[in-house]
Amino acid sequence: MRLTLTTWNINSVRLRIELVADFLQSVQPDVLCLQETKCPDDAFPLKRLKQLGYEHVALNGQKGYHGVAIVSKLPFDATDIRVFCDKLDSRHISVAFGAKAGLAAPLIVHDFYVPAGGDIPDPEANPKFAHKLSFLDEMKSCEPLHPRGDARHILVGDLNVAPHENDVWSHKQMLKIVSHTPIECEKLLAVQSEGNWIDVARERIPLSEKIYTWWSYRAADWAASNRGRRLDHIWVSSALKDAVSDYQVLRDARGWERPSDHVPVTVVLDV
DNA sequence: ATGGTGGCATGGCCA
Repeated sequence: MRLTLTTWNINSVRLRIELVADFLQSVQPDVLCLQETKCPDDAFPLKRLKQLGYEHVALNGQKGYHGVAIVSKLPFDATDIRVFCDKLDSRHISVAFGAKAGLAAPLIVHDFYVPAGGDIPDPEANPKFAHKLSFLDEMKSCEPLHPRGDARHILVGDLNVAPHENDVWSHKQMLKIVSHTPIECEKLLAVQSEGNWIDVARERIPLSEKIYTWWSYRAADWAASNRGRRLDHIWVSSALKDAVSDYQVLRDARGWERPSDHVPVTVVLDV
């Protein structure tokens, strides 16, 4: 079975529900993982998604900030929410696909919204940066994020770190900018290696090539200046390494009317 | 070096 999965930081799902609808109609992913929904669960635009054939939705939202959701054509066998750093922020949700989705073996999808970390890259001076670093440390020690053997797991989301030199427009100019400081890059890569995760983007596109998934709203002309960062990630467990058949960053979406500052990132797998 | 834009608890946060 061919499974198409997209991750997208939507920056308000209610404001951009028609962008989501257009995307779903054109790309038709089986599963869409959203971040920054900024929407309480009882206000989530379920009806519009059901009209489009996405009848299964797992929600972890809150008013105004953060919020993650998994929207799916396929039913879930189970859903779970984890709390990090003892904060009630809505930053994680996971679902398990299995028999109900017609799969012989389970497939777990984790959807994350890692804290952005504020502006000052010093955990002493900036509690938001301290929170980000602690969050990454907890992800590293989180047992459910350590798929072993033939376990089939996918971890996606806005991880708010661009870990490699060509994940940002200028490595040198970004070294003291939160999202590309050495400490957080090391911590994100430690999460990755602790769980034996495979970074799908860098499995397919060499480290020498630039990849971005986010462009600031503050640029006068985002496309001309092209000062992007790769903040949105798709990782798969080693059992799924050879299952990946495609990976796409939909850069065009940054140029849509009233866009999110992040674009959809899509993977296709044989499951 | 600074400030630039966008969203929502619409006014001060957060990104």
